[in-house]
Amino acid sequence: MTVTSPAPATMIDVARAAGVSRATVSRVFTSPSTVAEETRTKVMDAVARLNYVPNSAARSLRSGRSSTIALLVGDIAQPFHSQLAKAVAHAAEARGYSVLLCDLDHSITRLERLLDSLPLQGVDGVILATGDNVDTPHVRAAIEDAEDRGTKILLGTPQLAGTGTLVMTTDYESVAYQATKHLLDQGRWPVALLGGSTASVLSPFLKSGYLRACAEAGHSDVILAPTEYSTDAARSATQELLESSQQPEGIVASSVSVALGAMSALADAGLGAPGRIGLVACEEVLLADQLRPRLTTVGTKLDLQGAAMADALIDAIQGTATESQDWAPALILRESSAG
Amino acid sequence: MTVTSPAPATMIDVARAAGVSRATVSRVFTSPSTVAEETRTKVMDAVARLNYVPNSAARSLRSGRSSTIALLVGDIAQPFHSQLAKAVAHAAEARGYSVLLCDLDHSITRLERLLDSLPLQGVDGVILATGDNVDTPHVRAAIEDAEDRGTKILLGTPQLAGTGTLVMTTDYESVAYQATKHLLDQGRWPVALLGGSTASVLSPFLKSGYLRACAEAGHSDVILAPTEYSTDAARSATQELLESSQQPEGIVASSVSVALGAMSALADAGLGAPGRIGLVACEEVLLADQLRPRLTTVGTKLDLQGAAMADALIDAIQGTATESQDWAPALILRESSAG
DNA sequence: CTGTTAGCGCTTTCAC
DNA sequence: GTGAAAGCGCTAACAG
Repeated sequence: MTVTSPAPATMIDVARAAGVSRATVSRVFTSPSTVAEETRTKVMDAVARLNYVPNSAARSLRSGRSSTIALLVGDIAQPFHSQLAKAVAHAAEARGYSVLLCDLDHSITRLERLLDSLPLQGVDGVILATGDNVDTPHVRAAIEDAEDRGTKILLGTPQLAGTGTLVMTTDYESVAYQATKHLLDQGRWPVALLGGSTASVLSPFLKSGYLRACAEAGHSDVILAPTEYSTDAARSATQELLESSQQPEGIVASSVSVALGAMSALADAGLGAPGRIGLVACEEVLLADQLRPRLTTVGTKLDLQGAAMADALIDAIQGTATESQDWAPALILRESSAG
Repeated sequence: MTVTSPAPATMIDVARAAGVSRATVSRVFTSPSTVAEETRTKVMDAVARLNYVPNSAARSLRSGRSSTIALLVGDIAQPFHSQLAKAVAHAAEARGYSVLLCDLDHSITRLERLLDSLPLQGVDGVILATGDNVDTPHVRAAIEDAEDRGTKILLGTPQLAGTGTLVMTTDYESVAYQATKHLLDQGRWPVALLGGSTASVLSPFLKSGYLRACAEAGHSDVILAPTEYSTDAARSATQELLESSQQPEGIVASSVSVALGAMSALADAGLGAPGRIGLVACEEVLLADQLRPRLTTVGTKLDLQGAAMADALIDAIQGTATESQDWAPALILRESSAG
């Protein structure tokens, strides 16, 4: 049976128990190396005995830092974002930081609200990861404001850059170029670009990479099939493509959702098996390897990218510099584009 | 060009600008109704003018509450967990709470570390959502410890219950029962249960639901095909099933990952089209509707469940009571088990 | 290497 | 309905 839970031990309790001053206890936690081995042990013992754990609110208030970053994602329910979140969370944890999860749900209004509201002041840094176009005056102002307050901001897309923000973005032009070239190199033609809406800041890059690859191969009669980034829209668009006069031999899907739509349409048309029509998605997620046919992709390794983002942000916060592994986008060949 | 960023306004600045005391400013934020309309307006004006935003660290230190909860998930890269996280984040936000994301990555060690470390003291509550068996003495102790400190804990699975923890768990026995019965009602037999490992605390419930449905239908020659919860393992297991003497006419997949493996194997065997072998997954995620064939599932509406969890936890923290919508698991009929 | 001394910015009785 | 005062638990100079 539970009894009066003893009020959690504070630093003063530990100091008393260890026969030292509060300052020393504090040092044991903030810069252990400046404390004599012996003293440190005494303190650690007391800490363990009293089950002491430093109060983070007090610590933040005093130090002005919270060891917390906010991760704003376009849609955490999407595999791309959840895998990125995972990597960010792990990297942050490794450096002693916590991650506040904020889901934008593709809404600018939500972003504006979040940016204005509480989180920002209790957070040392922010990662903004969304492909949606969210460049509004309100957002820009909020970001500058946050930076004036000393909050570091890392942008995951080319938009909104300028101020003092850090930017770490994938080269989507190259992604689409690689994807398209891969199909062209197999001798496939026509190859269509599926997906791409004005709501996305990435679409123009994908389009231009696609066009560059086509141009290099000497093809001018390109097929652009813009659609929302939804599976259903992509399915319909693919159906139309298949029924049109220019039967494609290859499809570059802007995202995995879009690729799923294409796969459905292909399956419905009895073209599900790989070989006949090559399919590549411009995004690498775990799911790609769980489908049948397994989906060829061009994309970044999200665990590396997420870690790089977290590290870069934390470096900016701490004024440190960490090496990050290369996470440039690359082709991952699977069944959906098998020769 | 940016100049010396003025130190962020504090409550004292606002008080001065509005010609009131700090206490009044504080009240405007914590219990607006106790402040005269007129005074409140004056204060709000000053707040807007000075761009004031309360310092959360100071507030937490003084009040003892942080308006933050931690969400511990087995694997945020999994659609189930990321959809749940999304719902939790939204519901929490609606009630003025922030969500700290902690990914367990299926590791007990990580859980133990997280439970011990920093987060816990800066957090008003914790949601533990993992199907992995994480019942160790260390974990139990850490949970009790956290509760002694006043942190509310909500468990998403039957494990670890006991103490003062809240428990909000899905009835997986019923899930598997419904899934199995659905296939049996179509006259299919044999129906196999695919997936189920000892690492999961849910497996036994699924198994027992499956067995109950079989028993009710008078079948005793059940087919249990336990495998890890991985797509590859499920694919192999399904292949074996198809090659065995007891060719199944239906498969109950323990999870969507497992179902993906089954779908691959079926596709490879030329049985991809629905009709021949019915497939149902014991988990409802968005992905189910993006596949071909669309995947029939039995599961909870994750947005409702996540909201219910967040609300229940926050209710426990605040001593309030909120209505939550019903999120009992139900069959969602799609193509993969089409008659 | 360790102790002393000031607060960080806010909430919260308690009076008025 | 509003103000005055007293810290919450910790860190960061500054001495010694």
